[in-house]
Amino acid sequence: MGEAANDTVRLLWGPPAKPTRGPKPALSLERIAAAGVEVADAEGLAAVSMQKVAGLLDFTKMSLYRYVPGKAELVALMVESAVDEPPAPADGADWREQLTAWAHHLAESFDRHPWLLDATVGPRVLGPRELSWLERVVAALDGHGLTGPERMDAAVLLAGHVREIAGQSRAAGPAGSPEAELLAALGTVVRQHADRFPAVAAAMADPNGRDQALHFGLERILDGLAALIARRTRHP
Amino acid sequence: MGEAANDTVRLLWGPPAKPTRGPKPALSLERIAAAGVEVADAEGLAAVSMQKVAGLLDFTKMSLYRYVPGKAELVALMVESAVDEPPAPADGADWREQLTAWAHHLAESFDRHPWLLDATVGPRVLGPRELSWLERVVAALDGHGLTGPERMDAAVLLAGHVREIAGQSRAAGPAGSPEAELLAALGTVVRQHADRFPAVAAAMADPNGRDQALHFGLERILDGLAALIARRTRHP
DNA sequence: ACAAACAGTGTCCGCCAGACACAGTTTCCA
DNA sequence: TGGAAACTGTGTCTGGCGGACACTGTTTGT
Repeated sequence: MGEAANDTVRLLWGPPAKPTRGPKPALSLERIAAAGVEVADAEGLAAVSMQKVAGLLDFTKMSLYRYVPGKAELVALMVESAVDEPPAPADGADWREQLTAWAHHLAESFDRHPWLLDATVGPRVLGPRELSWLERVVAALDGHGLTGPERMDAAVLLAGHVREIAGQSRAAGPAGSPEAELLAALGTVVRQHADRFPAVAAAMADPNGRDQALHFGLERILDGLAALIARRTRHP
Repeated sequence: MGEAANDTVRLLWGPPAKPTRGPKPALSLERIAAAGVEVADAEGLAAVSMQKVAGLLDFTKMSLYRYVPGKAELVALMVESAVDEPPAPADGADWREQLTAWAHHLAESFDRHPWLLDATVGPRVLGPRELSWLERVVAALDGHGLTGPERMDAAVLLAGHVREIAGQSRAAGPAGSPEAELLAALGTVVRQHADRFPAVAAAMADPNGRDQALHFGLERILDGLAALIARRTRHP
């Protein structure tokens, strides 16, 4: 079994190891994760280094290694610390209303902590909080004729859309930011080469807000799911 | 105007600068990008450093800076070099067939160069090849009653889904790989905590293949788009 | 009392991106 | 024809990164 995977699982899921001898630890996983989140919120995930996190706590960077095996595990803890509990399903809400609320709450999480986009790419072990988000979606789709894999695929589809839109929205950025300049540069390029990209140039004429884009894709996905559910419940 | 944005635009779109004096350059942007792609294909994007790329070409790392302002621009060139031309729309194919083929071709690109997932996150300037992929989708949706922003949103929705599935598929990895261990560890965790995550545990009982997941989300999205198009063309 | 276990630190290594000064080469122009 | 200018590739240096390791001091069970 892989060591890294085991370490991460123990940190995220395992019991808070209880040694007895030696001095009491002055730090805790919670404080370390919170400090990491603070750095990432302020300067982005790339700015999170052992030095900076330790400095924020008035410790040396090597002391952090007494609590965390490496930076990857620190980031995993930061994610679990930054992610909220998923919203409780409203009373009497059907699956569509539940998924809509879920998607908007998830989008707000990404909005509060944009670095979550960078921290949650690639293969990794999900923590309890993250997994409970997944649980909500799958549970909301229970009992509508979808198979297990289909429910998981639907959850991935939904989460993926929110992720993508969050990335787009981050790309816009505040006015005057480097992100906004990139977007402006891209617009200029498209306009200059409008002959080669007529459809994009035409479609980009009046840009869309983030909320519009999130809403548009969400409605398409939910319409598609509704069509499948209708077929399945008609022919059970 | 931002310097970085300008540099990238010039490299990706600008004319191949034509100086006259001094020694002829021994390298070219094409060779450098190709070397970078070679490293990324073999060891991932994280392994791409100026040292390694230059070493592969038997040059020192500093010589690369004569061609490329920095690593970010090198990665942008690598992306443009690795991305294929988008598939030509088949004769007589309707929008749904065109988008289906497009999505599968895009998925194959991500499959050939998994590091494209890491290289195409966040705000950045698109190159000509990448933009022509976008062009295909938007053009395929022309003339079906969708507004410009809606066509762009649909393209983002589609591309986002393919991206997400590509990430999932990479997370699976070959048997025995660290990625597979992570996935196995996650499965173990879910099974151990099945009481807290009953829906996920049940849905994960028999896992789904990547092709299934790609197909599932794609059909949902296309069904959703079809519903919108039907509404728009009925009430024009 | 003493040894084991543990916490925090300082030092070291290798790797990274990039700034800068330098030597060698080519070309334009006076 | 002889600079001078422009350009290429290189060596050196800095600051930062993740992490290994040895060390000191502290706490606790035997």
